[in-house]
Amino acid sequence: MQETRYKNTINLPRTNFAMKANLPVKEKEILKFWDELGLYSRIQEKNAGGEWYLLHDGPPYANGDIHMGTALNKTLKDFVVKYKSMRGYRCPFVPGWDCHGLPIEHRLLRELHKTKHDVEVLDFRRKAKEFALKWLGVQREQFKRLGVLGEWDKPYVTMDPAYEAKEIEGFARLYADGYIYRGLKPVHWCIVCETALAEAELEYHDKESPSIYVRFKADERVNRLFGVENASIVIWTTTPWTLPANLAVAVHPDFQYSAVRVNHGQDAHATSLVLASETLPRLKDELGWEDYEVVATVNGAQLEGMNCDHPLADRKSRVILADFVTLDQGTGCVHTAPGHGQEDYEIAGKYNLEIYSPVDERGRFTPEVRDFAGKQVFEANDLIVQHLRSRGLLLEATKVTHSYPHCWRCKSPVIFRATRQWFINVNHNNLRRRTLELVKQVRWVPAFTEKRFLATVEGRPDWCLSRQRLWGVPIPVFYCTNCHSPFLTPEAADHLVALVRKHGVDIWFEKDVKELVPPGAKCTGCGGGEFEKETAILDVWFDSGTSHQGVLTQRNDQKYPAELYLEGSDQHRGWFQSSMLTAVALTNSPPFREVITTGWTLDEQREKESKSKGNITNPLEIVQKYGADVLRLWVSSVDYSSDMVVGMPIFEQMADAYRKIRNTLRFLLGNLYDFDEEKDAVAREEMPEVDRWALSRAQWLLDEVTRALEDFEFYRAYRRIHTFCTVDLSSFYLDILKDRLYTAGPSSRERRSSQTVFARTLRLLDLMLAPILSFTAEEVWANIRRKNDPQSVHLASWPELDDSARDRDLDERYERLNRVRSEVAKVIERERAQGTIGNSLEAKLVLYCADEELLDFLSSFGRNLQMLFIVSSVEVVNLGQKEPPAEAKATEIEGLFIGIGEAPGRKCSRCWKYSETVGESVHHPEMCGDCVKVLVTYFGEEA
RNA sequence: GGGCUUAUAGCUCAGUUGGCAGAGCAUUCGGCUGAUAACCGAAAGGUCGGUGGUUCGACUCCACCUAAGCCCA
Repeated sequence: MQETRYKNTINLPRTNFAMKANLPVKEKEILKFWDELGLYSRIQEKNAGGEWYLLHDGPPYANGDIHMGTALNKTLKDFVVKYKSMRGYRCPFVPGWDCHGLPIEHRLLRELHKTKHDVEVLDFRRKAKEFALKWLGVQREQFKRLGVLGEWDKPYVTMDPAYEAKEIEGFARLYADGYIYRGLKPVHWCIVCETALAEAELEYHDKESPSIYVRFKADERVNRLFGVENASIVIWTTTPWTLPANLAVAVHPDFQYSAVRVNHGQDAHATSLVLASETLPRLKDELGWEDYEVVATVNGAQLEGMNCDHPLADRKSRVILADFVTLDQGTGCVHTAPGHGQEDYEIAGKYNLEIYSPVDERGRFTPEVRDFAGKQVFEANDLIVQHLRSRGLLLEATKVTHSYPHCWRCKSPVIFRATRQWFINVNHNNLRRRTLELVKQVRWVPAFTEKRFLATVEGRPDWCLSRQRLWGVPIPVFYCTNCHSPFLTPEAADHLVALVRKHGVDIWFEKDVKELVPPGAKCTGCGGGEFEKETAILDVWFDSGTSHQGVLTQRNDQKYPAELYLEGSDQHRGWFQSSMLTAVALTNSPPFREVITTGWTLDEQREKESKSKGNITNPLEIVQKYGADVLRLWVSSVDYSSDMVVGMPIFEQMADAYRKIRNTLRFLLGNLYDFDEEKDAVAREEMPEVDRWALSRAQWLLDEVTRALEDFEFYRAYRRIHTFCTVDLSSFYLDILKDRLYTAGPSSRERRSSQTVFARTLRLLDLMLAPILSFTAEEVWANIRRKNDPQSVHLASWPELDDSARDRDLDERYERLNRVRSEVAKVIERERAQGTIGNSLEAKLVLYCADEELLDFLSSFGRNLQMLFIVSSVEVVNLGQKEPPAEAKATEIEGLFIGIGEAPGRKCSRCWKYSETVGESVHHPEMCGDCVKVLVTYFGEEA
């Protein structure tokens, strides 16, 4: 009967902050709130006078939905931007999109069932633009849904006229400064479609090819080196048709090479065959040698610069050194045709070999090729083999089935064929060396990525800028129709840039060349006045790689250089490098001060996500099911510097972690319903010790979280916050405080003190969580906002560290207490297992101390020990030299024995503690003395 | 095949200059029913990817191997 009356004197938590977050719905309301508030603009206004901290967005490709990688990337950027914004930095975030290029071109051609030859260029480009715009719009909404703040209404787009104009201007400056040249380079070429093919346009299928061993007669110097007569160098190839273009034979400088004399068969005694010594055991079987002898062995390096006779033509083939030579296949002597192979091409530069490719666009040998002119290369294979055999140069001819690139469209095998392409010379003006120097001025996170970036710059070939495609920015070069020399004077460039800025780059395709060159332009070579346009377009990496010019130097809300670039590890060869090279060439400075590299998302077997495996985790699905804050929490929880595992169980776990944090916030909030910090706050000096401890812990937390965010190590911040919520708050501080909050007088100093701690801790937590749990933090903010606070938590300032609240001694004191608490819990648990007690308040503890220091330590907590252990009675006993009583349990703590028994007295029906004072009050016979006092003081009851 | 990187409990992460493998979550069992689709406790869970070496002693240093990832070939 008294139950309900007493119940009314208990101060239970009250809040509208729901336990069940319902984020998928709630977040959309918050997005609307931000939109109506103009949150992004307000943040920019707030920080307009602040120091710059510019994060430059690497543009995702505008096709398809966002995926885990792009979601992770933008979320990490959002953490940085929100945190820096709270610290008062001026850090506008301008998202970008990469719009040109092959993937879109492919998709469209496939949809149209056409090839690049039979579409009308302008019409096709219009369609491509629409396609890119459509996906740009889709991705924009998806990124916004993640809670990413930015200049979404004015992103940078690589197909904007102003952007294209700056890109062309950049090309023209590089051209004028001599970085750009036109040269021959082998590319994948389809002889049916008559076009170059990009890597993405290839399909690999098994193909049967000839496998032949051919000997090249070596010169006298080789004979002398081995001390033999008639030495021949043996090569192996599966493309006999490339032999007419052979210019060299490559050997490895570190391998051993032997001259071998075979004593039987057609070659008996006729010649000494040179091949890598280690290949001999394998080759003697393949070539059927039974009786042979090794005549001499030399180092590969010694062969450099010697010559052989070309097996089909009247010229020499040089012996060169190359590290790419391997021993697992062939002879260790590699047939080299710079016009028909990637490695061959690369090594050709070093030895000044011609990029010789006597094959036309239909795959037929050109007239200069003796005996085979006009023959299609695959058909010529047999002919060439016969020829070699008749000249006695063929050692072996079989067939081999191997994986071989085919045209994705017509399914026919492709060839490597050298064509004229535009390049950036990475060694011009010491570009490579200057880049390597400037790389050192950049802070690379994690540190090892600097080494990696350096290696890619050191090893990279010249940058091939041209693509024979439709959807991109044209290479802005004209050719004189008379002397065919390229034409791009600074005046012509300025003229063109102005046109593009005004009309967009489509003007290149729309207008006649006469309207694109300045009036009266004359060829610098022959003085001719007639020109034609280059038809190739620029590599899309040149588009995005010049964003530091097209964006950073152009917009009022940007500046050069950026403080930070943050992308996946594939960008070491991609955007980081294209940006760095162009920036060094154009401005002699890095476009970024710091570069953060992230790993990739993998499935739960740590394997790459792929459509065919069906192991893809879709971020949009996570957002729909759990909410963006759960996705964001996951992003914060992982060490992004290495690869990250994703999968539904992981998000399930993140949802649990989210709920824990949310419930902690909710509990703090629920106990503040009758608290006004201005009127009710208790000064720290007047607080109970444990409250001061809690304030101290909160400051340590702030310190560590701040440092973690300064270092962009969000997972450290996440772990600290989560552990604080679970260990410091939920299982200790909040648990022991329940009694005080609920049963003390509503406006008593003890209760006000704990509420003061709650209010400060909640505010601190909310601000710290704002960059990560952006939505939930906003929801909390709406509940705790004071009169002078901004409308959004994202407009608030990062909390200042209050060093005076930190108390190392208190921290250690309670750490020690908690070790005792843990022992107490074990004792109680043992008792529980025997069924003697249920609720810990039913217990009375006796702490026997055999150690005086421990005795003093525990005694110093006085009556508070009951509260700290959540039991009804604690007695601290000096054991001295005596043995502990039989019922006392030994503990992990030296000198501490714990006895447990039933608490004396009866259970107070109000505070549930057992007390001998229950029954003393006439009016409240079921209540303890403490509760009676509260009722008398705060609720006007009689004693 | 080459360069770089990763590997500690089911999951996310700690582990200082070598010195008895840790935390949180999840799991199991239990308590509470005044944070209740919550809260508290206890227990169980590891040959530190593998092999070899240096050392009195190795998760830590060295070599090799395996698996995976990015980039290149």
